[in-house]
Amino acid sequence: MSTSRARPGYHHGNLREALVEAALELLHEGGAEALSLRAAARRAGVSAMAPYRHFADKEALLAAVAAHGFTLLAARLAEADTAPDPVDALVAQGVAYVRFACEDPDRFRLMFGAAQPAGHPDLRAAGGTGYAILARRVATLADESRRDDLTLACWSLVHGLASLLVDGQVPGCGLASEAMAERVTRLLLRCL
Amino acid sequence: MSTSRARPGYHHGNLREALVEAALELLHEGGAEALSLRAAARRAGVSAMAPYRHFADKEALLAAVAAHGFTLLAARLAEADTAPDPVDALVAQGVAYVRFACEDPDRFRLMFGAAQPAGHPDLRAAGGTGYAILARRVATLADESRRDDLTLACWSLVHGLASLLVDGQVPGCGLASEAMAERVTRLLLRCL
DNA sequence: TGTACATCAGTGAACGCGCGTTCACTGATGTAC
DNA sequence: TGTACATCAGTGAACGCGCGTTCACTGATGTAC
Repeated sequence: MSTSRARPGYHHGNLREALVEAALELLHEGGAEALSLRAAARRAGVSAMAPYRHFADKEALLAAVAAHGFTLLAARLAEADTAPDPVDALVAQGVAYVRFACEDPDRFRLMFGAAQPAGHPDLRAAGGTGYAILARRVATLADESRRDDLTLACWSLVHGLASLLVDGQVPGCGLASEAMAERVTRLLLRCL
Repeated sequence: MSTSRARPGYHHGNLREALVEAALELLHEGGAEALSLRAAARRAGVSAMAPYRHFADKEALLAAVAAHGFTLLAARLAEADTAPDPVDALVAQGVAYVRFACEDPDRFRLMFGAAQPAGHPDLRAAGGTGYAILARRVATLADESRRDDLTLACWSLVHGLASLLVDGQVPGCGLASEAMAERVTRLLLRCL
């Protein structure tokens, strides 16, 4: 069995990953409407039926794409969580969350909208990793009685800002979005 | 010209509203995928072509549905904003916002996801009404230097919570969702 | 008060499209002997 | 070291579907005279 990266023609080698990547590209270029099983197969240079060797149906591919996104998001949060001061670290996580969303709005929408986490365990797991990073940071800031509320509030705050920005509801988008993330997160953390 | 409610057969009388209502029903029953121009026409008891007398294309119908939703949301916020204490009133707005979202997740998603407010002025206007109600309440609580930040934070917070709940990301959904809205909103307002 | 006519609001058949998915298949791969 | 064969991972044609939208049309309405 060769799980190698070789692609000798007939047997692709890593079609599954190639399809997820193709799907992300389609999503980035044309939004959710442009993401079809056939289009992903086309882009991966493979017949329309080939994806069915790796995904039960279209929804399974979407779930894999979403899971990929959640894994990447978790990595970004972990990267951001480095400041010596715990408040700064938490704020940096918030900024990273919003940046991740704005960097590819359609990916962000797919992650939270398309596939329901229940029923896709790996999707749920990938999401849980990011949540854990946030919760761990919050735990260093708030006493136990307020931890859960603060964690939920932080997540809601940055998720809400990211969603509003991504959907064009907040006028001053673009570069200002990270500044907004910083300001509202700091405002919330004044409750400590 | 009869703008009356009569519906004497051939001429429907108020097809436009009927189509918006039909669209909302379809949305509620089967989600965004079930909302097609043809299905809305079918449900309104009219030929597939009739909607084109009232909407330029499918997107125009979606925008009208979204605008309808924003108008309703604004009414709910205004209704909720009655407590004598301004903090209580603001918290009640937050709870109403989350309740509105949970009451019909697909409507909520359509409002923020489907049609971009730019390019649909009435949609933008309907959204602005709700925002104004929130901003007015915040203005009674925060001094001018912090008003904008607090307004954005409030909106982001409840919008984020609503989105996470609606997308099944927060486990304890259902009845607990309004309690969550109350708790996180009160937590944020401790920053005052 | 009656009638001609412009306008409005609907009809219904037809189109082309890309989709998800089925089916039976075939070429490549790796392993047992 | 060589060969038979099960299994794996792809092919390619075909399906039925509902969609958005076009076209030319027709029935109802309201108004000017």
